[in-house]
Amino acid sequence: MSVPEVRSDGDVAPELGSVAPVADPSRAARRPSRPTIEDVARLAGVSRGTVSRALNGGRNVRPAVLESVNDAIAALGYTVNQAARNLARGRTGSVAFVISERQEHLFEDPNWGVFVKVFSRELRPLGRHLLVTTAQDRSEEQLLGDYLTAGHVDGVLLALPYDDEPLLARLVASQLPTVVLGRPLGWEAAFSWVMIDEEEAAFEIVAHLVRSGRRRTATVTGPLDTSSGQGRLAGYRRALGMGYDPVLVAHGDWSMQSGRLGAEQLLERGAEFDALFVGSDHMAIGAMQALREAGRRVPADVAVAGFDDSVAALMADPPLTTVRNPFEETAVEAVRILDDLMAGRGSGRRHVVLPTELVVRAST
Amino acid sequence: MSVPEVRSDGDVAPELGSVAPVADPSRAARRPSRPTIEDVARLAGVSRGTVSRALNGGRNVRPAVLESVNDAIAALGYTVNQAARNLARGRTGSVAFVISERQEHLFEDPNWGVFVKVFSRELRPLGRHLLVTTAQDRSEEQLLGDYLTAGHVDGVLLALPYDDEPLLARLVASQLPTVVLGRPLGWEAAFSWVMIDEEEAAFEIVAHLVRSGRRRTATVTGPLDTSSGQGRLAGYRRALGMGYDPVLVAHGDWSMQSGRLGAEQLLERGAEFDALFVGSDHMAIGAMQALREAGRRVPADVAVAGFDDSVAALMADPPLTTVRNPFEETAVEAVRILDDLMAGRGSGRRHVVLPTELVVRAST
DNA sequence: GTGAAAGCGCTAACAG
DNA sequence: CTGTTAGCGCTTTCAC
Repeated sequence: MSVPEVRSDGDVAPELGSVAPVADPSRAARRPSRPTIEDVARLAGVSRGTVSRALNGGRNVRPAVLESVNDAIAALGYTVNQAARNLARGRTGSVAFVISERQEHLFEDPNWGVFVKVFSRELRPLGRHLLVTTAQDRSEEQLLGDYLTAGHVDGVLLALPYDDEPLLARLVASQLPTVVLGRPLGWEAAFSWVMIDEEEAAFEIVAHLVRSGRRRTATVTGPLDTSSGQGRLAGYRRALGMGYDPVLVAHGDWSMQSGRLGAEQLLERGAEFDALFVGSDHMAIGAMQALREAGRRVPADVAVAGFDDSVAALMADPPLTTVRNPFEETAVEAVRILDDLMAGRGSGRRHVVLPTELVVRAST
Repeated sequence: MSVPEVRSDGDVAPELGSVAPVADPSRAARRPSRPTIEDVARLAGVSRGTVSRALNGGRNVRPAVLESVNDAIAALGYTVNQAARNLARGRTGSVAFVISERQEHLFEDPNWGVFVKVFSRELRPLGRHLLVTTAQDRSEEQLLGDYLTAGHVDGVLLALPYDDEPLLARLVASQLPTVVLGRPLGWEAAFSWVMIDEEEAAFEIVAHLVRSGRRRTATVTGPLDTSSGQGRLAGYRRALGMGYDPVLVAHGDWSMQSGRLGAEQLLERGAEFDALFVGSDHMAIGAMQALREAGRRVPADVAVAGFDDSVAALMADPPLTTVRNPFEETAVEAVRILDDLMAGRGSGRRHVVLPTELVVRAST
């Protein structure tokens, strides 16, 4: 195949007419200085203040003046300097979506995409922009904490797949408006959050397995340092009651791979089961692969149920029975709360529990 | 299941001792004003300049003084105001990763996670932070352009699954340091970029199919308004030479779902084939599902090959034969180039073509 | 409606 | 090593 090929084309002229002069070589790091509001004012023959007003909705500016200002802006290719605006306004217009998922599996779960999509959509009419930030280990988390508390953003939407004490502590100390997606274990009173009743939802789906005649239901849980992982396991236990047997329990970390490993473990330890409740659709797909490789048919030999009703559930073969996790509603609600928080509306933390729904498909 | 439940807990005291006073209710939107460098200076009994130096590496500050400044910082819970720092420094320390993928499939492809991971890792020692930004439609793209050119970031890493003229034009006009991942069709000379030889790689894998005895190889391409989609189709054509037959060609949009649809189309139109080259691993998984549902065995009846060697390739059943797309190397190289650009080092645009590698697995 | 002027909080010369 | 002093570019009273 092709050999690595590196070349430099020298100073090719940009294809668009670029107004700005070549940067002063002595301080090449600095962009050729952009036009400022002052330049616009001069060209339009008005004052700085007027340009600023024109920039911000044009209230109290005569239409004719507004137009000449806009002309000057276009002529100069002016864009506001955000740093200056932020400093003057005391806010940034940005909101961070914090994903503190671990290294190996970042973004593997397609649900993140849903959140990003809905957040962007909901934030836009509010005049705010979404930034996605990640912390893949402790040191990045430290950096991320610095970033957030340094005033880069006006608010935080926090996805918390794992417990994350230090970040939570910094967030409450900084008084940055924050909404947690899911239950912040041990910090319930300190934050606003939007969650589902994980325990009840898991109970329902395992009950469905039992009702449909399965005798022994195993499970691959999510990580137990997560409220979701814990809650779903609790629901499983409650549904099985006296029938609960530790030999039927394996643990995963939400990744597809870990779902596969969990199912393999169950098989290897000789656990007998005709149903399997997996803590997430994503893990369930991995688990189904392991079952298939071991010669178990789904659902004939083993019924498999997932959790989340993510896009993955439909792509599974056979399609997964699962619990609908209302991601979209969660995201919408979270933005609404965050907006109130940032605006100083309402008082105190807000807590929302959204309903879930059993979705029965061919895998059970 | 649980009924939606919304409650407000009133003003619960934060769990951490919070120093800041309650915000002035008349302008509740404003955070309780944070301590400034001035406050720190006063408490530490030094000047603002000294505090600033202490903040920025502590060069030219006596250890004793440095310590007392740090004490004051801790006592006050001071954190720098980024807006002020950015304004004074003329830079932000942030780099944007721009993903201009379309609505429905955002993040569905796990490869994005790889890029985010490697970018973060590579940027950190450079003292820069990664922001992930998305544009899911034209209007968001407009907003994103505003965001980027407003000086929120010092540089841009641009993933360009689709052609995106307006954004590209604004980027070159703004002279923002930018590195494109993949080939920016029609803008090759205006940007620095890191890519692979898509055409050659596709040629190799289709050649492999042919060499292994397959008589008729069909394809599901990526979107043809993409350099990758085009290039991979071109490689397919070249490998088939005179054997190229339009009836064997269907089109997808990189999504798993579209891979499934593409294969279904081929089947429905009665195309006969014993091999299928799919434009990405992700689509290939969808295509394999369609084949299986139609009763075709993989690889017995149809050999299936993907492209990218993404994590999905190994999770497929059977594991996919594919082409290794050097995502990690691409990301590392892109950051290296961007860093040079932002620092004003080197001259002109930089172009890198990375090698690929055929990966043969059980699907062919 | 519009101009003038006072900051927003920090960095980076520049003296000493 | 440290204090002083200009700004960085924009918003926002406050007069007019």
